[in-house]
Amino acid sequence: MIVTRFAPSPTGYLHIGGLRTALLNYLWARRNGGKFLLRIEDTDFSRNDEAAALAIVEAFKWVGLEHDGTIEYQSSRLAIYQEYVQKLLDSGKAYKCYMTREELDALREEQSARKERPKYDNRYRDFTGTPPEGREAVIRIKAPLEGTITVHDGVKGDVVFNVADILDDFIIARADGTPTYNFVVAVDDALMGVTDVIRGDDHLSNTPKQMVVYEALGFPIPRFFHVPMIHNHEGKKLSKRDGATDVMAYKTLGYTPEALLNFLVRLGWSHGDQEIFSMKEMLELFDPNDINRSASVYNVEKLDWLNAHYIKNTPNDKLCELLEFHGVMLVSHDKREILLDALKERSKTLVEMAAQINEILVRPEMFDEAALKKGYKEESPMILKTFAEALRNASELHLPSDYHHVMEEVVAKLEIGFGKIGQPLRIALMGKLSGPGLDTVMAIIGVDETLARIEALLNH
RNA sequence: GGCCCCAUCAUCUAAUGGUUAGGAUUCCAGAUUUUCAUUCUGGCCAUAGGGGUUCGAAUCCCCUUGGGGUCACCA
Repeated sequence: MIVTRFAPSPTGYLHIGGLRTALLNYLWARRNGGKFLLRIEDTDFSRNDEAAALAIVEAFKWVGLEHDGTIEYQSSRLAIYQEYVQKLLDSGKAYKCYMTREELDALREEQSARKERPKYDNRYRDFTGTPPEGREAVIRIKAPLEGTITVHDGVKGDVVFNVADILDDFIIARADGTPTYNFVVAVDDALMGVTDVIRGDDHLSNTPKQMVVYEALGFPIPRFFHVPMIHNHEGKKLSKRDGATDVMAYKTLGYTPEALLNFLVRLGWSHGDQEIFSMKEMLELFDPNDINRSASVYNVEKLDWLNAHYIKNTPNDKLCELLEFHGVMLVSHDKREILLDALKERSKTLVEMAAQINEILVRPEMFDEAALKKGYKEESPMILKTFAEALRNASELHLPSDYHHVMEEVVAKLEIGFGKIGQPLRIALMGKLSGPGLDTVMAIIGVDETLARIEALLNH
């Protein structure tokens, strides 16, 4: 059985990069009928908060991811960690170190002055004497002193680290007894039965340390997949400064979960020439062994394109529901279908769509100056009046085509081009020169409102 | 700085050692649309550089350059 996990630290929201790793873990677990676990890494429990976990679950819910089992909080597993620290102490694989912070700092300074790598000098590694008075000990693990550690990574291949270059007897429990990150990660992953660790490649250099813990405790080492980071346009790790990094912000901005997930899964992974992936397809096709080795840049244009695609292909009922979040209530609108059909083709985001709906539904308060200059000519009032008259005389105006017939009649009668009536009419209806087809707009707002808007322009 | 990772169009990516280096997004042009958008068609744009290996290299090896990550009693 494949067991994966997502293990964020509690920042208060779900980061877009975090969502990607969560998605990949989710896909891989689900594809194999395995489990996808959620763990909150709050060993720095001064700032532990369940609100942070809730924020993550909320974001999961929005995009449709679901974790298995209960959420594990590291802050509530302290007793477990202490137990395993003790095991290592008992077996002689870890030891107490009485060095003070000051001594440590001094040592590091000396070493860097000598241009050596700062590392612990193992002074208490085999200490058997009497501990110095009044000092709280930290617990250090006995790391190998020489040789190499090889991480067999499903993305990067075999990565060989020279122990002398990267390791020392690192601290697994602080002076106050709380365990440190690399220790708890290994313990938790092992205890939770995690078989496949899919995480950002910023963790690659931590992996040898975690492997030291696995080995000391006799735990089987999981499969690792270190996926490349998502970068911003400067080629740096994505951070808060790069605009929307909170997943829920994408909801506010009018993106659909389908578009967001589709976008994220294509960063560093592909399946031939395919661009559009439904959740079902992702579940069938995703394999972490196929992930690219290189970092990718986060570019919004493709997200926009995907989002437009998904909006176009969303059923109107669903669209109607989504639009409510953006302040547009259409449930009871009788021309809803015409309206949504017309606008879903031309919206990149739900926010944009909501705005366009309002532009149609709400009578324009003013007429764009440039538009008037360009499209409202001397003969325009006469044409509009003729058209208004034709509308009043027409009967059974319901569909866009009904209105189109009236426009055709007027154009034929006055022997003018479509543009002569189109431009002023568009200004009357929309207040500007762009927008959906006029026949569609009129069908949506109805004859009375159409006449009222024409009147408003004639009187302005 | 030590260690590790990475390198195909601007961007996301494809290419059993043999393709005219393919697709998508962006951009540009044309068509469609009374307008804008959509849609359709077409176009521009890439194997970082240098050495090898090979009949043949984007692909394998080495070097250079560039970029990123990581080096805590943070996670």
